[in-house]
Amino acid sequence: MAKDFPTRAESYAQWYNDLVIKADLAENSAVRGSMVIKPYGYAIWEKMQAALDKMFKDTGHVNAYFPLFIPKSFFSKEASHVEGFAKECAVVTHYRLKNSPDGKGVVVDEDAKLEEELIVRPTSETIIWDTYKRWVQSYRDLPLLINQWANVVRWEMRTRLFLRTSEFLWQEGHTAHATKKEAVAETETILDVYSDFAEKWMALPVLKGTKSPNERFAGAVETYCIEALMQDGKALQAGTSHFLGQNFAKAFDVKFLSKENKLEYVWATSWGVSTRLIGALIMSHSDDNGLVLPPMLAPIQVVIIPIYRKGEQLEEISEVALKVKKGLEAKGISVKFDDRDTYKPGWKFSEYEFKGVPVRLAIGPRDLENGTIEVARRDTLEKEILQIADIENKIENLLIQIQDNLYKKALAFREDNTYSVDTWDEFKDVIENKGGFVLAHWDGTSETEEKIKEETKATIRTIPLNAKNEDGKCVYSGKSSNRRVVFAKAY
RNA sequence: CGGGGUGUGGCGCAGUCCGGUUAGCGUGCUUGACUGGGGGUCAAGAGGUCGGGAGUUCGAAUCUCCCCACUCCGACCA
Repeated sequence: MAKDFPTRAESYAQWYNDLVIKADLAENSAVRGSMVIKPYGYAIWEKMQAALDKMFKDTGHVNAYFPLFIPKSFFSKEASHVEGFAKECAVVTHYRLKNSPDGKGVVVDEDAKLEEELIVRPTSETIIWDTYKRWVQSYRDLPLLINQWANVVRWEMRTRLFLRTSEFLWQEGHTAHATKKEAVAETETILDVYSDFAEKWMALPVLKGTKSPNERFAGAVETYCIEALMQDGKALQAGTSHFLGQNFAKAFDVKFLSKENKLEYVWATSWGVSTRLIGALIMSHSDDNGLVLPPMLAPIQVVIIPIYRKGEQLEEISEVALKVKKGLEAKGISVKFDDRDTYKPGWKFSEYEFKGVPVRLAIGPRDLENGTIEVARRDTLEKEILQIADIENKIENLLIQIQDNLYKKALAFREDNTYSVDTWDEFKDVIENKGGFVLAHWDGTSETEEKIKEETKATIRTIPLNAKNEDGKCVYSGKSSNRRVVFAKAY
């Protein structure tokens, strides 16, 4: 058990925060709401990036980079878009500092005021569509399937490490198509990429669906999302894919001549996932002993710790350890042999356990005598002594088992915490006392959704794509409904 | 923006109400010895503009006034 570390039951919020800091993933910076992502946390992000980037490229996308700054006037071109983001924009008004007249530090040079203010991008639709206008004239120029890896800034009132920071890292895809059908198909393709990534790599089961109009992205015609359930019973939006219709094409005047020689507006999509995924990863698998990482995203998959008393012992152990390391690396497994003499074995055990390394191997004098190795898995905390022969294959299989086990555990948790309710009393009871996903009928109106939010803080997380048609009555208004939607309190 | 709270060695805190020797404690750090199969023990050390400014006083971390920063709860959000 880790020292000075709260359990999830004591305080989930504090558990999360302490975990991020003590596992050395990130810390708050000098700027309110902005975090420093530390090497270990960034290594997780790099693994996510690599996997996603390959998936995007395999589905025909290419990367590009657009500017950080966006002229203020661009924002007002799409009415609902500006409304959605105006309240959280960082604005650049000047381009120069000068020495303070009182000799203390520097001040903004009022003579260096910009003609037009620049917005630090909260998302890049506007600057990208302003660019696409020049790139698209003919149906032959379409589709444009472009992604960018970037940072964005949203001046949030309340921030939490990884889950909501003023600046965050993400990828944003922006595509342009000749037909509505093709754009909708693109939106759905990406939704599948996101859910595959969440389930296969993050071991995180997600619901796929659409958002209600209230929760829709500012400027979108339809927002698709993947929605996950965290261990405290709250929902987390893990990724979104938007069908933008012709809204941005019209706002930025992006037209093309079709095969039929007709001038038409382009159809658009945009989609993104962010460093918030790291928050989702932490909250779905970790326990009261610290971080638990799925092997496929763990920067270190296997750590080897030598146990020894004297220098010569370490040499003998190292010989065996390095052989195991090499064998594992030949299978593409990332291994760290921690032979630092400056820390004790017990200290190292705790350290790697807290940092969520999936498998720990220990080799000591006893093992040398017996031809064994101690294998400990992080997900179940089980330890066993195995013969060292063929250890590489055993570990390879173990990593697959751990990945699988984490997914199954998370899925079982979600199933145990998904409730189907038919009355308002039941609804309130579950939301307030149990948490989790609540499947309930809804009359389809924004008014009802808002009333429910006011009274319970629960919102519609998604209208699942696979929902069965089922006649029923809205849990709040009693009006008729033909399928259930997913309610929950959300991050 | 509304309402609380906190600023004291790297980190976490006590001391402040009721002013008074050399500002403590835990942890971390350095050195050494013993240790080593789950965060070891002992010893010796280093490390402080008590958030900033002004005032009251023989004397201020402590009292008064002003300022600053951070943080928590609410509205907003990937």
